[in-house]
Amino acid sequence: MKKIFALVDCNNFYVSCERVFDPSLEGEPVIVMSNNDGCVVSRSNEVKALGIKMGVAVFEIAGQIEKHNIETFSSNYTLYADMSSRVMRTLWQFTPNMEIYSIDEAFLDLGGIDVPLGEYGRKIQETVTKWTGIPVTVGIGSTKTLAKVANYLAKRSARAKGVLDLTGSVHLETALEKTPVEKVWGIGISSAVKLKRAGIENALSLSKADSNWIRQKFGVNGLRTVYELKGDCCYELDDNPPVRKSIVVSRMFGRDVEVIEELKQAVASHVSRAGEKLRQEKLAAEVMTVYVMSSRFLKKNRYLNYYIITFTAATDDTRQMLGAAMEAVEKLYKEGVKFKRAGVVLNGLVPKDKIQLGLFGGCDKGKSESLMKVIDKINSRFGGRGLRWAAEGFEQPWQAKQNRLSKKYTTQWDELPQVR
DNA sequence: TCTGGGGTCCTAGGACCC
DNA sequence: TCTGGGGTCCTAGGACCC
Repeated sequence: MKKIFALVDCNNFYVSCERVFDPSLEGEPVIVMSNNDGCVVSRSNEVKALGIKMGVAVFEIAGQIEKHNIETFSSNYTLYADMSSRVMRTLWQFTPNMEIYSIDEAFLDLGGIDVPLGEYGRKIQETVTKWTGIPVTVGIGSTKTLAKVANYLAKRSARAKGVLDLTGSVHLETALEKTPVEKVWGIGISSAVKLKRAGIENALSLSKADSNWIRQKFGVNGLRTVYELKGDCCYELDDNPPVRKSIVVSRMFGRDVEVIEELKQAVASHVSRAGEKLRQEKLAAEVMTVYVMSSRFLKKNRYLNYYIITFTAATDDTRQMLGAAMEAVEKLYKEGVKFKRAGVVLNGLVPKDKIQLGLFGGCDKGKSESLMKVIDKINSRFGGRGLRWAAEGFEQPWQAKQNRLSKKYTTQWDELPQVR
């Protein structure tokens, strides 16, 4: 049977989430900022029309924000994650096989659907918007890469109104021709530069490029992209994503950190968060890397240092990770450095129930487990950081900026939206 | 003054071995 | 006049994604 993929993508997802709970933002220019209120990570169409690019620093567009009265929001990840799961739950109505590809995108297997695909796509679009308030675009193609192309064009075509089916379409070549090569899934900035230098400007000419040359210049993934554009499926729907390989918690500081006590607090709170994620997914880590760095924009005296800890047995015990991390900071700290970021990476992740016991220790396993369980339960019940480790500090003056944070409308009893 | 966070995979090159 | 070759494993860095 011929394969059919739909890519459903939420429009301006973070901005759309904010609009659901504040409809007065409809039609107004809105941006959502990254952590530390640093960069633009989501823009409404009105903001895109002003020529404000994805990822620019907020301070660089301060003038435009003022001039055009742009509403700004800090990232409210709790809200977005909850809205995402509502969207995904809705999408499950339309297919037995779905791959949740990111917080705002999913690939749906539409093989075997016996109504016209365009109509079906429209139905998906209308239902998601009606049930969740989030507007979405649906692109349909015979490979994932072509579904992406369809989605890209559906967003830009007035006639498509957010739904485009390219399967068996006589317009496929025209569609590929209208797609700039840098918009093709898998072609990033550096490949795009190389391709254009070779005269390949759009998806159509990429699909006709010489395989040997592509393989040599862009590796196996480049070749797969070309095949996919031709309609040869290289990427299957992955509806059972593999267990992840790493957990990263890293943040910039709201201001420079120069004393070791504050650096330790920041690392401790990252470790604490990483431990929560670990236990949430029923994993344990064999290796932990702690790193600290100055601003990466410094011209000189840039500083980056990391320290790798290998545990004698995989662990999910925050206390054990904290102890090791605090020693690491002692080794990484350097007087006179203006630290701007710290991070914790967990690797060697194994399912919790398959931990290889170390030769030493491990005798209070039961105690550790119940302690972690209680802490996680209290924190999830009261929405966040009700219980903190002493090492995380109390004032936390280094915390990232979040000056424009909206409420946790859907996950926090005392922040529910009110109807008057 | 101010510049995100969290992932995956591939490749090239060095170390080492026979 | 002369330089081996090929395999494996590891790691750092690059590229890409959202």
